[in-house]
Amino acid sequence: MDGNGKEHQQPKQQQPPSPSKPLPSRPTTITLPPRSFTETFFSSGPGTMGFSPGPMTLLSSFFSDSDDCKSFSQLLAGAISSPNSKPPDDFSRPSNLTIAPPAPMFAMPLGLSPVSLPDSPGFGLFSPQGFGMTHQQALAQVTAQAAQANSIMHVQPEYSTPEISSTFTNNSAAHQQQQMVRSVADSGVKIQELSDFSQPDQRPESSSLAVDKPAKDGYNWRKYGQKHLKGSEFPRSYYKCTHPSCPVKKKVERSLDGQVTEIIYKGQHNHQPLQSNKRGKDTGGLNGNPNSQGSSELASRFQSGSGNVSEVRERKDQASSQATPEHVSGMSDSEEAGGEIDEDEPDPKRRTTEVRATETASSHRTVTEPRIIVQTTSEVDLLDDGYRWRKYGQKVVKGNPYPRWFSLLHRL
DNA sequence: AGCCTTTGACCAGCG
DNA sequence: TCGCTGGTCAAAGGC
Repeated sequence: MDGNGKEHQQPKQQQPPSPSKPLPSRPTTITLPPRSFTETFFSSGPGTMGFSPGPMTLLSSFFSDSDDCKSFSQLLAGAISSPNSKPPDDFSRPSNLTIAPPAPMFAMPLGLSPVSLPDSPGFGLFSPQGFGMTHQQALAQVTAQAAQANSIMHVQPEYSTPEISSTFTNNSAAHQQQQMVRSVADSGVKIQELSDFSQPDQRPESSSLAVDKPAKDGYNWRKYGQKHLKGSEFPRSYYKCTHPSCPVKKKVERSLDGQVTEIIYKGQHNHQPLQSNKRGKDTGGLNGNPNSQGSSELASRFQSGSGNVSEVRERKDQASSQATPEHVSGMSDSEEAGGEIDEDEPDPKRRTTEVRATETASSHRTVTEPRIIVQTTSEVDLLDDGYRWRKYGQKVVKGNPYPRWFSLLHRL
């Protein structure tokens, strides 16, 4: 069939990292917990970012079937805008917080918003110029957002159940969030988002709309396989970009009710995204979306190569109740992220971008502590992020050779 | 007619 | 070496 020849060129590319390999530089991972969406956060921003669904919007596949459904961006929005950030509860938190030295991984307080950031060069993350930023710059911006959130929302030491605003479906906000994620991703920061929605009424209505279709991210995808992975209650579908010679693939996991639980993008598009008027059936999710144009932009970014995006993962995890730090990372940090780096990048120092959105697939889950985790490839990454962090916990994550530090951005 | 999905089989990596 | 597992192939059928 199509791409068969290419297919044979791909296998090696996707091989996981060899365990025998020396530990690659640690990828930066940001885990964004699902948080309540603060409307004001996004309504106050420029809102002209042109956010759009794209390769990074795994959400799109998850929610694209219905505009009413939350997108990854939206999840992210909720994740980063909530003042209810809560640190993992499975480790002790020092009563008197101290500024922690850079750590391979840290948790960020929620409440950051791209649109709430000052329109300064430093926040180029959300501007076109931001695409060229370095990983550290991106990281700094992410953290800056957290800081901003803190300054605005006064991060609360005590965490309460997040509330999802009805405006959570605000496209602009969602896109902004998405852009943030994308930008961060492009900069090489590995981002993970964990979204745990506990409110039954906030469940995406995609259940009934669930269609086994790839995300409307500006590209056409063709499903070439499906498999039920061991240990996973949901089947995983494999998609390829239909564009000739385009090596991009993505894996999509959907729950039984059709909700996307995880999307993993691999590779970079070597072509321009489809034009809105040329998109096929898959464009449905973008229809009527004023920001849909952004998908092309995002897609372009995705395929530009500058983003070093070898894998973007968005996940909606039904196991919200298990969203402990260990679960946040899900896999071994060094193992999974490092592998991606190796496979797509000759330079081991090149960071892999991974975006992972996790959300409980059940609408009856109880709230779990959402969090943002930034896993850096090196301590320097955090040292240079330009912000001060207060460590409130540390934990050795199974499978991860590096201790995970949990820090809160020092209030500005 | 062309493209897509489905699905069982096959392949390769890993323990 | 062998079994397990994830990923891919490719024929068949559908839209």
